[in-house]
Amino acid sequence: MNIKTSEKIIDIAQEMVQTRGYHGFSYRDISERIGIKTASIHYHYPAKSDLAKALLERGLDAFDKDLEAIDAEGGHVKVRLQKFTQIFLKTYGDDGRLCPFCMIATSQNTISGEVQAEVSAFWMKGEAWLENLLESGERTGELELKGSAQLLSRVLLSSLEGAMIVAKSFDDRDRLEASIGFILSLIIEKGG
Amino acid sequence: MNIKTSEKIIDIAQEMVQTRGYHGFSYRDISERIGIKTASIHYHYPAKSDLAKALLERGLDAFDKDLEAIDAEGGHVKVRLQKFTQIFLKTYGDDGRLCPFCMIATSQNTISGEVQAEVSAFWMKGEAWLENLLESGERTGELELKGSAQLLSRVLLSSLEGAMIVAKSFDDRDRLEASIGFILSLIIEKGG
DNA sequence: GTCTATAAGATGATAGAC
DNA sequence: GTCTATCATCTTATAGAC
Repeated sequence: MNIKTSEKIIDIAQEMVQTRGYHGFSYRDISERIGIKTASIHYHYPAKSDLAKALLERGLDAFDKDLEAIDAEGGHVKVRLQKFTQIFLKTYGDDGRLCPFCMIATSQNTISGEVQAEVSAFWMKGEAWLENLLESGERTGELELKGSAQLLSRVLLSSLEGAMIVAKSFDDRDRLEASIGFILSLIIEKGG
Repeated sequence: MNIKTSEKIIDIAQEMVQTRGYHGFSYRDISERIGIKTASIHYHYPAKSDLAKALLERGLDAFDKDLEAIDAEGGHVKVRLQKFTQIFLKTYGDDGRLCPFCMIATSQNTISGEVQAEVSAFWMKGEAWLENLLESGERTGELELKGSAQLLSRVLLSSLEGAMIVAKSFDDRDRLEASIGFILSLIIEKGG
């Protein structure tokens, strides 16, 4: 069974958001990659902002599912934390794709409030999930936090985003992996 | 005495790179803000990539001078570290300006190697300066590092970039200040 | 759902007058 | 150095046929 055109469009658009930024690609770029005309893309997503919103909504759903999967698997808090960071490594992939939410965030001043809301929702979801994990880790004694769970969560999430950007500048996935490992070591005090 | 037009152009362009991204503004936007025609801008910067390069070169010079000033002032390593982070707070300003190098970095796949080189130079300069500071801090006993100076430097610099982006999403300078303070606390183990 | 045709406006850029 | 004029191309978007 074939992938729906509307999904194919989002696939390409997402890749382009991740590698070129919101203003770094056009409907024409997508049409050439996918083999249909720009008018057909407008049928699925009338405005570019609709496309951006759809792409971020799908990304947020995927993020939710990734987090739920980690929760479902259980295991030590340390392991769950590491699995969280692996989401970002997976996003980066082999070709240096940055986080779509981070990319759109850098274009904040040029996008609609509706799209901005998707970006904020991503940060809030990630921070809340981390905060909850960190607090439970401290309660069970698996973790000894070096500061408030809230600050730790915020800094962890944003650090991952920053690490991805710099790693990409050097086209160096190893650097990203090393940075992530080190960020984790700064946060995880006590072994499980 | 008046500011040279070529500088005025860079001023506006830099602000727009910081708030809208490399592809988020045009020569027309600059011309309207500055009160000259686009052709005049092309006289000073024939191609947009020339403008980007000039703007980043100027930014790198300013960064160098900021670092030299910190070195010249001397003082405890902890204080110098804090002054380093204040450079990024200053960049963020009152209106949520992101780091121009970080902004261009997110457009890596769409820009020339010459411009990419300016971005890499910025990371390398910042990381090298931090690494040197951290190592000297450890030697003098002012600091007790939680890991290699290199990893610490890389993570510190990229964390600042990430923190700026997320803070901007929430239009929250206080969040940025709190994050930076916390990042420093994670790195600084022992008081001076 | 996809196409052709088309539109209005933006964009990066150049030639040549002043 | 700045202007007018002009350019080819790109960009987002719509109308209507198939």
